[in-house]
Amino acid sequence: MKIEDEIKSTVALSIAKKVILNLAFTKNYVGDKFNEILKPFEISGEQYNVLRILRGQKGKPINMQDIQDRMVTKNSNTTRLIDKLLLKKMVERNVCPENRRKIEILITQIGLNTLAELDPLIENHENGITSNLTNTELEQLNNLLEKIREN
Amino acid sequence: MKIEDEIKSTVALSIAKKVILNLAFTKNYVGDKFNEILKPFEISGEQYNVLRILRGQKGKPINMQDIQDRMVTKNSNTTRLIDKLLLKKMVERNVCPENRRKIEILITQIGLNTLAELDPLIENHENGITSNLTNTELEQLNNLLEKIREN
DNA sequence: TATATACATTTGTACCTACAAATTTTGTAA
DNA sequence: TTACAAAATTTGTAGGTACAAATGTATATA
Repeated sequence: MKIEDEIKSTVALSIAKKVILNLAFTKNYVGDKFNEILKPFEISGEQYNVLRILRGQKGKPINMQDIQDRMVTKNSNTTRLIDKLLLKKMVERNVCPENRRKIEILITQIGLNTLAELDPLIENHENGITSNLTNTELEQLNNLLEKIREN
Repeated sequence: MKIEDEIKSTVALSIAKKVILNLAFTKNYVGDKFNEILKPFEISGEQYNVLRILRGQKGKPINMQDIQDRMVTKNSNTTRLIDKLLLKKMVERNVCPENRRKIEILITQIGLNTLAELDPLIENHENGITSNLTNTELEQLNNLLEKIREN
């Protein structure tokens, strides 16, 4: 659906405005489908992202700030996201012995199992949602998106 | 910056995953700059969107549901957004006399003045943020984003 | 008319983001 | 050593989103 129809605009929009609106619409479109998958597992999108980061550590603990740096949303509140994951026993939290200001986070077996269950569903979602585009188009889209952030 | 570097990924990502991550990153990037502009005016991005919709009505009132339909975020809570705008006297709210279930919203002069002040700043932002891309690339990006939502 | 049903909006709750201030721990300089 | 500044995290507060339930109004139908 064209972006003018999505917002029921009566006037013509500049191409800059269209791209920016389309970016938001498409991101929401993708995000909504993503949340549908996570819903039965009772974790949010950002909680999932944190779990992914923790799994990527392969057993090595990671502190709050380093988690924050790797997140999609930079101002997300890692403390409170971790709190939610702790309640579900999906992560473990320990004070770093070398520097007691730091907190070290580890993913638990429960967290790993949840991700393992999700893996095929997420991959399916990712492939499905991009299936309208050829590989060349996906590469193109990827480059154009990265180019916008080059400032 | 490449998306793998943004999230400091150590493993290669599928092109589908990269596109989806890039979509979120780029949307946040654009949105953050947008919020910086709005900040001195003490209105949020969604409040701005509502004001834009109301101005587009050119004096014709619009009800809650129709506002909702035109918003970027479909599950946003229009009642509470309008409440905030009412406090700033940027909108007016009246029960529809023909159908008392409906609520009619109008933008006030204060709302219009705020938008008029913002117009050049927003346009500047939109043109600046897309200035890395040629017009052809912007059209391409626009088409690719719309194509993803074709399902 | 009474009652059920649909419609339009509001309210409640849980989670998330943005940003500033507070807290705890560490490092450093007089 | 004491005082001060920096670092790492937590807490507080004001928006927002997502979704379900509640409220009030209109409409249909027996």
